[in-house]
Amino acid sequence: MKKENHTAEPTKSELEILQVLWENGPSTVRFVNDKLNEEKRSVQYTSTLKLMQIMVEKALLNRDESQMKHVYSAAAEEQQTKGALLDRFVDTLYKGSASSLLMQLLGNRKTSKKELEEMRALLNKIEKK
Amino acid sequence: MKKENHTAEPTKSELEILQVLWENGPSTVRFVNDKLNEEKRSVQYTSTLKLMQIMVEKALLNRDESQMKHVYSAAAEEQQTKGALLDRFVDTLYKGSASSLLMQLLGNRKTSKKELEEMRALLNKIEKK
DNA sequence: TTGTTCGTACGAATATTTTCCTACCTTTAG
DNA sequence: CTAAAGGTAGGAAAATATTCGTACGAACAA
Repeated sequence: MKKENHTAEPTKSELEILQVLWENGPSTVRFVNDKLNEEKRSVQYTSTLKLMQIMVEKALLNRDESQMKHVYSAAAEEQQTKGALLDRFVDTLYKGSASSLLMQLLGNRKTSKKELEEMRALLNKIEKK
Repeated sequence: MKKENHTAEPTKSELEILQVLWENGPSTVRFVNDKLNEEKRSVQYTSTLKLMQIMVEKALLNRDESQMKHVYSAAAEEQQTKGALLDRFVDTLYKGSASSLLMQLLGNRKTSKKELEEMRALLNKIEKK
């Protein structure tokens, strides 16, 4: 039997669905599917439906069946889920070192002055606490 | 036919192999397999062999066949590959905003004073340029 | 009432990733 | 020379992730 791990990680496609739900709140399959087709990739309605059903089984989504058009919502907060993904990412690639990751990030892409200031402000805020 | 995309992204398992090679330099399958079993997970020799062969096809690895024990090495630099992964990560989850990612990172885990200082130094260095 | 539209359920086909079995060759210890 | 150890190649199986066809019920317009 498959364990219903509370840390079940969303797959790539599942993440796309989660993002639609985080951004737009509880939604029907129709709505999510339309968004995916608009913003991401071409996919059949029943494919999206199926995936969202699976995600309910995995407890990634909640489903309100009180209406004929079921309404789905993300089971976990955006911050929490993304945070877990980020943690795993930094652990895997940067041995858990936030500064290593930041160094890579700053070196890689041209970061705007505004972004840099925001980051500096963040550091200040944290360090004061 | 499958395109040999120069941006072919390593899968999870492939990434583990790359990490061994980045850390230890060009190595035989035997060496990589031993490392994986020590540090990661139990896996048969031929499984690692097969995966590394596939990675050569995908141009993720180079292979020196001049000896009977072939010697494999990562085709791309660690920084470059990780950078590409990081870019995709921040684009996907944080709409490309480095400061959003940093905010999450700082909020998520208790970051040491040392790390914070390193990050501040990084920002200074970048901003001076 | 009837047929068209829109919804869910579910099995199965595909695609991808991962694992390992088998065959066979080379090296080496005895 | 022979057997054991250790190497590569390649196909197939297994596990996972993704897509979609088909069946069928409910809502609704004509």
